[in-house]
Amino acid sequence: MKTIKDIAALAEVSIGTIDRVIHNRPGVSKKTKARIEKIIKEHNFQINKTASTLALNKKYDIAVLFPTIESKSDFWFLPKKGIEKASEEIEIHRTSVNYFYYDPLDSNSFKKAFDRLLENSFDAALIVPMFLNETQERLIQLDQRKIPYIFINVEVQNANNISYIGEHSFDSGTLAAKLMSLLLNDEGDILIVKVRKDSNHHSSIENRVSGFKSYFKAHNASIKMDEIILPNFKDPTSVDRFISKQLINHKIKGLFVPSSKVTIIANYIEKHKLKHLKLIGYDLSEENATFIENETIDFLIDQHPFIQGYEGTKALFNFILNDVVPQKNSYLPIKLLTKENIKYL
Amino acid sequence: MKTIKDIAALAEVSIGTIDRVIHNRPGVSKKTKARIEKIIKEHNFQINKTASTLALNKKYDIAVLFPTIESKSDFWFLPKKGIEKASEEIEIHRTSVNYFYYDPLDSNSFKKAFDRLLENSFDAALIVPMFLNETQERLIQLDQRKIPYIFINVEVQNANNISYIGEHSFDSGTLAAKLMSLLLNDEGDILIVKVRKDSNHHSSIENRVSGFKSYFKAHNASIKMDEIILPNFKDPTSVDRFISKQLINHKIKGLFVPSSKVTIIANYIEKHKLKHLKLIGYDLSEENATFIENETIDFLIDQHPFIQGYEGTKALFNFILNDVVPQKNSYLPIKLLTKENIKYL
DNA sequence: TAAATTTGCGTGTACGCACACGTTTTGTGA
DNA sequence: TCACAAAACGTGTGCGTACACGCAAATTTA
Repeated sequence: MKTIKDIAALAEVSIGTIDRVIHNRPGVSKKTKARIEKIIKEHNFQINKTASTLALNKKYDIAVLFPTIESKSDFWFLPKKGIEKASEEIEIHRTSVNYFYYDPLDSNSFKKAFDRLLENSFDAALIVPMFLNETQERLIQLDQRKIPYIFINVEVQNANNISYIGEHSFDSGTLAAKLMSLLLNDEGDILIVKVRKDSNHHSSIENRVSGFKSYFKAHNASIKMDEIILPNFKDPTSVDRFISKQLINHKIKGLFVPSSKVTIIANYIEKHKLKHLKLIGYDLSEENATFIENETIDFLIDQHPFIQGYEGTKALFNFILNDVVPQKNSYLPIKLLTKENIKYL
Repeated sequence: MKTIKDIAALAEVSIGTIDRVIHNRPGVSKKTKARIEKIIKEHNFQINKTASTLALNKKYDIAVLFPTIESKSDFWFLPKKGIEKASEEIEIHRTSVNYFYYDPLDSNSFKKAFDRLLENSFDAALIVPMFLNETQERLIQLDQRKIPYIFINVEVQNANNISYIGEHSFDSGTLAAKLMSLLLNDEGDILIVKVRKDSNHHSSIENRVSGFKSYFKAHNASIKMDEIILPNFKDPTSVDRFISKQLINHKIKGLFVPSSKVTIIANYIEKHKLKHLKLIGYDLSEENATFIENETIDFLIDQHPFIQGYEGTKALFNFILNDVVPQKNSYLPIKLLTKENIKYL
């Protein structure tokens, strides 16, 4: 591999001139510039990135806007781990990662965290944009400051993010429906259980439900489907009573929970010994894993949480340091978890 | 982040001494060594990898032992792409990748390629060990030369590879069985179609079959299963006649093909308009994709071919350049392809 | 035509580390 | 106490690039 010095010798100029040509800086006559560019092409010279970064000796900062994590079973635990892994890898390249946390249930907390983030100086941002309006208002500042940003897990339409990394919610719902259809062998009613009424934020759950319904609309329009919202999901007794009331309809054979809160339903099923009911939900947690293993939950759809954090961080790093432009929409493949494959994380 | 110079100042010695301590070279008194190590820990100093590699100015070579590729629809096309992607990324770090090709059906060709590889000098090796005995005989040399190596796609037991990246064949067979069981709703016979008699090599196919059978043994021992080997699978007419003979048994409702050659069966089914037959196979190719989309094939199990190549190469790179030790067994998650999710590669 | 600019290019230093080599300090034996 | 070797430590140069600075030649201006 040739170095700048080699090229300089070949072109019979100094390395300074080569440097100017490479970086398109002024101070070189058209003639010599053309000559040098030709030589560069011929020898397909590439600058040594190692030496380059050393000479630049810049330090980079990546700001991360992220939900607080309460325990290991929290959904956000794994994306965080992914960010940390990437963070370790890029640390030796003088790149640091700074977190700004918010309560994922509180839009005010989100706003405050975002504003705190904006007060700082950084070179790129990784964002979980749980609240759409609040996000969009603040993206303007990032755009003005020409700071690149990537969304993970939640998609924002019409934004200038360099990438989105996460699932395609609608289509994951469709797959869930296909599996449910197989499980039920096209007999029995279906109950869709949501955990709280979704505001405009976090509409991926609504997308999952839409995908689920659309499959049956196309393949089996006659099947009956109910959709409920658990009031006060944190109170076990009220949850218990509420679900029991719903299941008075003895035709219900399948349940679809479009979120990680499938745990609640699985607990209910186990307690009341209703294992004949088919259950599909989302996301791997320790609790969910045991339910998969004893087949209380039939399928879990996994969002690749770790990869979201890892790839998001790495993509930003590669963008600011190596000028690698990522794909705009990186929809992760839909991963199915069952008793058989759950061992492989 | 502190530099060697900073540490030297703190310890009131020269950078030379710090350098000796860091690399555990002789020439430093026990006392000062201890003092310096303490300071290094306190300030949790890490050497700047960029400067280090620049100073070392080493070039690295990764040797790849790989099957020849005949067309884009070849299974090995994507793993190769993965290697190439990784190769591009690490090229600017003065690391090159050299291929040694062999015919995946010919053990002699494998031996020759491996021997050619061993004649060269290189720093790490990525190996698709299609032939087990021939591999094991030659690993000794790599071990002696202390060259790290990684297997992809095919696992070798009791070897000193730093990692294996690929599927867990047995368990992928189990998942296939679970899906088949759902598709058939536990009615009808099953036909397992292999494409050639497997010698000891490439036993992942045998593992898939074992996994498949073991599921039914545990869940539905009464189901009937036949296992056939297509003679001369490259001749369409003889294949056609052979399969027709098998399907005289009208109870057969499901077919399992434990390899990418599921295409052959899909073609048959389409030609003879037997779409009611359930079909599960392996690996995504252009042809298979169309069969998934028109639902001739119900499920494909994907081996993450691209990732195998990409991660294998990257892991070697990180091992030799950044001292990152990979997981010994990196079983990739089992990915299911259906009409619904095939868009996301 | 001399002076004032502008253009075109070369030089030197810094980035942080690795390592060969040179210099100083310490310890040992006579 | 001195000589002398071995141990302990310091210095200098190079890795390939970036960039500020400076100088000479070419061009413009008076």
